[in-house]
Amino acid sequence: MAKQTYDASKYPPFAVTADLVIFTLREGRLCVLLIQRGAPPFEGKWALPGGFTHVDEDIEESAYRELAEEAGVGEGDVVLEQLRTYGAPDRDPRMRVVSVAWLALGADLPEARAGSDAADAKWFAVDEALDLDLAFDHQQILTDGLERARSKLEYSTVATAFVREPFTVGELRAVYEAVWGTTIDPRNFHRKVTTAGNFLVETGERTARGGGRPARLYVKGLTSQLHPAVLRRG
Amino acid sequence: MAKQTYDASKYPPFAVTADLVIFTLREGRLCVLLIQRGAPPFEGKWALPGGFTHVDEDIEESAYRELAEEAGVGEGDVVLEQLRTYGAPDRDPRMRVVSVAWLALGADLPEARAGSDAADAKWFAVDEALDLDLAFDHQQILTDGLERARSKLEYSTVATAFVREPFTVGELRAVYEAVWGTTIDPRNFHRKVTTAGNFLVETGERTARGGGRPARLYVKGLTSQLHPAVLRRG
DNA sequence: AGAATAGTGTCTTTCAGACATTATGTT
DNA sequence: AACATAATGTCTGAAAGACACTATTCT
Repeated sequence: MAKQTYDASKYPPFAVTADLVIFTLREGRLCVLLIQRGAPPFEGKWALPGGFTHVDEDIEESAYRELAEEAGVGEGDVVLEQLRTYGAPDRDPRMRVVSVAWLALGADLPEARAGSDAADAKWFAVDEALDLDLAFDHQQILTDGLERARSKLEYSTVATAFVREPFTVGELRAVYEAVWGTTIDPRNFHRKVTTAGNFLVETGERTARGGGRPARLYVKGLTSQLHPAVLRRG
Repeated sequence: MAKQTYDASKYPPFAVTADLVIFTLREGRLCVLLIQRGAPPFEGKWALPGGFTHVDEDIEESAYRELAEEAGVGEGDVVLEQLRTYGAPDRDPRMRVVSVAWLALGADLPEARAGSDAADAKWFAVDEALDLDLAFDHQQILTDGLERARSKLEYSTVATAFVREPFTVGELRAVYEAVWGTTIDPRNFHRKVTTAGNFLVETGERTARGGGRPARLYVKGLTSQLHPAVLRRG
């Protein structure tokens, strides 16, 4: 077949989708955006937001487009990273679909509103979402996204994606506690994040949100790698 | 469009490929398998092995199939993990192709032989491969695969995928040195890997390959997570 | 004997976890 | 004054890097 004219019809057709695991903090809890399907398959079930990638569109571009369409979230509002691709032959009963899943992390994202194909859209606390019977293989994708987010907090500075600048060390700690589902010693945490290289930059300002002594305010530092890491376990 | 019969033709057709970054050690150097393209596009250029995913095939299954077809490597011979998906609209001049890239790590893999569409197939030392002008976006994929392999050595026990059992601590250290492109203090390395939880299991045997005191032989332990990690940088 | 590699031990520094104490605001 | 949260400090143990030294083979 070498040197022969290329025949695209010989190659099997797939549809490609972008599915989104969008995490944000709402009232101190880690939440994920789910949409209720308004059409078959899985009509009425909750699912991750997402949709078909257009044929002339970069896969990352399609993720940002779905983010805007289904969550009302712009590029500057989140940190987006590719999670993994899911491609079991029977994962969508309609046809052969390969889904590129993305992880999006944002601070205080807007209230959900149902988009085009959705009957409803809602932020769920992640523990509740994991108990739902989600459409397609979205349970697996959500689980993978949660684990990715949890481990990224250890070795990277993405935790700052969950808070608005400027922020306090206490607010940052609340991020770690919500994502990991643990409590953290405030004193050791304070020491670790303020001594880690280029994680936080002091603004010089202070604030008193809530009762106690006013906290220093910080903005994100330059690094995306966290050194030393802030580890979960022992 | 809800409740209406589903029309697959409305969704854009993509081809999906599995591209492979296959690493092994040959003569103490980290090597990657490349094939020389025997047909357009990029005819004559070196590329990562790979091929089209069949429409009835799981994407992971297609990676294993390409591994067998293009490298003569069976499922048991390598550790395979999904790397990332590449989907720029113009990455393949023939048509819209989304490539799911995989990282495969194996011990002492067989000499390469040209497969169906390939003019040639060869193991390249990774530093040489990075200097070639590879087809498609394979330069990027190779770079990403190398970085993934390097960082996985820190936090997981996959280094053992590069050696045959039973192996010595010295052989394992050679893996780290080859993949990281650094030298490591043999004494500190020995202490770290032998005290890390469930990384290595002593067989009780010893061997003397080459001059020097005979080394203890080990097999892989049960863990895939390495604790504490074996870090690259200070 | 000498070379080569394996394996143990020691010292110092860094960092993690536990927890006391002081600082500074609000009610 | 009581309370709450911020920030600093202290102690202990784990682990890293540097490197001396011993062990056991081959040539």
